[in-house]
Amino acid sequence: MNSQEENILKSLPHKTIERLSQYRRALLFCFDEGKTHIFSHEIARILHITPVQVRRDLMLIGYSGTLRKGYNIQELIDLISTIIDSHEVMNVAIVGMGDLGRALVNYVKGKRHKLAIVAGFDNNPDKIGTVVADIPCYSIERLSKMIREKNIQIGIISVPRSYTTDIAAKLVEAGIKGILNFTPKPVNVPDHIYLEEYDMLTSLEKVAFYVKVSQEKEKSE
Amino acid sequence: MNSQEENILKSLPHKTIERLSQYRRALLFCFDEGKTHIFSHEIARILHITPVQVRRDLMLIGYSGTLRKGYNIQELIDLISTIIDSHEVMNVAIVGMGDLGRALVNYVKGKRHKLAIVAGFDNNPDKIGTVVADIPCYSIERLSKMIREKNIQIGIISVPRSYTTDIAAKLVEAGIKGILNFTPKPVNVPDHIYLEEYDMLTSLEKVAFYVKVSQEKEKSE
DNA sequence: TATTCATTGTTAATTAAATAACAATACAAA
DNA sequence: TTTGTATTGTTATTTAATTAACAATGAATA
Ligand SMILES: NC(=O)c1ccc[n+]([C@@H]2O[C@H](COP(=O)([O-])OP(=O)(O)OC[C@H]3O[C@@H](n4cnc5c(N)ncnc54)[C@H](O)[C@@H]3O)[C@@H](O)[C@H]2O)c1
Ligand SMILES: NC(=O)c1ccc[n+]([C@@H]2O[C@H](COP(=O)([O-])OP(=O)(O)OC[C@H]3O[C@@H](n4cnc5c(N)ncnc54)[C@H](O)[C@@H]3O)[C@@H](O)[C@H]2O)c1
Repeated sequence: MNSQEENILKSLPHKTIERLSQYRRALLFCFDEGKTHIFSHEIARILHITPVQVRRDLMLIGYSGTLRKGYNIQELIDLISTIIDSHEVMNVAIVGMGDLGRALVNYVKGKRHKLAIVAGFDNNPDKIGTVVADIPCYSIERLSKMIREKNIQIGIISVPRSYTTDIAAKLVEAGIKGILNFTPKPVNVPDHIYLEEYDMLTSLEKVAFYVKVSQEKEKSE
Repeated sequence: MNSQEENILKSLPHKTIERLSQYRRALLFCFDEGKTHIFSHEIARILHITPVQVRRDLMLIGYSGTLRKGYNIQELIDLISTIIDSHEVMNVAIVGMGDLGRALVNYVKGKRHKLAIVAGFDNNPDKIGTVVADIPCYSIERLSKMIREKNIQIGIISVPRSYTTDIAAKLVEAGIKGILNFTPKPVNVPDHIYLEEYDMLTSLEKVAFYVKVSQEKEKSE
């Protein structure tokens, strides 16, 4: 990849990156259903956004459709993949193989060529040695060694809240490059590590808030 | 609630609503640790945002701290609660009691006074009749009836992808007011229903993308 | 062949969100 | 008492994201 292409990548808005992932997911399903082409307004409708937004994003990544047929699904999937996927497979570990850990492993399994969960870690002897969706679960003791051996670059944290800080520190120490934290305890990591946190309670409370507001509006009308 | 207060609620930026949920979560933990007051820069540090952002959000909801002690944690928790929580308890149902469903039920249980998951639904006879974190799992057949009976206003979807559309339709038909969809299949709902969708693959792909970009930067240096 | 039409691609404008700037304050220390 | 300092609260500015506007296109149709 030359430095011009690199600059395109770095200049893409964060929100566009998120949508590219969503576009690809939607396109893959359309492709499976036998569709070959798709219009911007069709993509927009699936994802609850505007057609202009779709076209603008595709403009940013330099993709052109055809005037009467729209976008070639296969081509667009491939282009998005060259942009958001890494060149080599990116290996992922998940720490905490409880309910959430299992859900994630099962969900991600086989979905993406360039993204592979290759190891789970837990401290519960009942979990250690088990296999979920072909992914072996190792003792947390082996975390650092395995991360280096298997060239794991991303760590997902799904342990109980009280262990979050400790696990994050272990991942950082082991040389991880990115962390996805699903526990309700925010973590602090050095700047060179990309961190993403998500808590479903915030989503749920957001839904509850807007439901409440719309109800109060109704009442007052 | 008078219409002036109502207008404040409606004018709050969406991002502020999300952060209010995060502030409260962080504040609750600080409170549990015995802290009584907190500065804007402390909140900011926990949540990886700027102190100005925190102060601005608190200004929007009309809360004032004191100059030398910062914000009273208890007071702030209470104020945020009056803003984002509903007056009466808001009841929630979760459809699909698999790994993800269980993780969510366990996580939400007892966390919020005004938000209660009161029912799970599934179509698997092995799941029907079971109880997870005190929440009974009912047959999907009874969805509509139970939603009305128990005054359930929010539905969480965590069934396999192929059933998403069907479940969403059932929830809408039963008169649900808000939907939180965790499946990778986006749903369409009428305008008066508040919809929130989240897919962890997008978060993971985002992490992978920024890890890739930072690696390419390193290489080219 | 000329016209209509739906669609794309792109620039311009708008809106939303975040940040900077700074006055006001109140306490601590000199 | 005065000065210095850390912090809040708020307005102004900047940046990011979205939406609007519209020319260009090219296939379908008259
Ligand atoms: N972000 C979200 O949307 C969301 C949703 C649900 C749950 N959660 C959070 O995710 C986490 C996991 O939830 P869950 O329902 O899977 O819990 P769980 O108890 O089912 O699983 C936790 C797992 O972590 C393991 N573990 C505990 N300490 C460990 C350690 N020191 N090292 C390695 N493994 C350890 C346990 O043995 C267990 O297998 C919790 O923090 C929970 O609050 C987040
Ligand atoms: N958004 C995310 O972050 C995320 C993460 C993991 C999984 N997922 C998705 O969440 C969903 C659930 O994942 P999981 O790992 O819990 O799967 P799972 O198979 O463990 O659970 C699905 C449950 O739904 C039940 N079910 C199936 N059809 C049903 C129907 N018609 N009515 C009611 N119940 C029905 C099944 O019996 C099962 O109990 C899947 O769509 C998965 O792709 C999302």
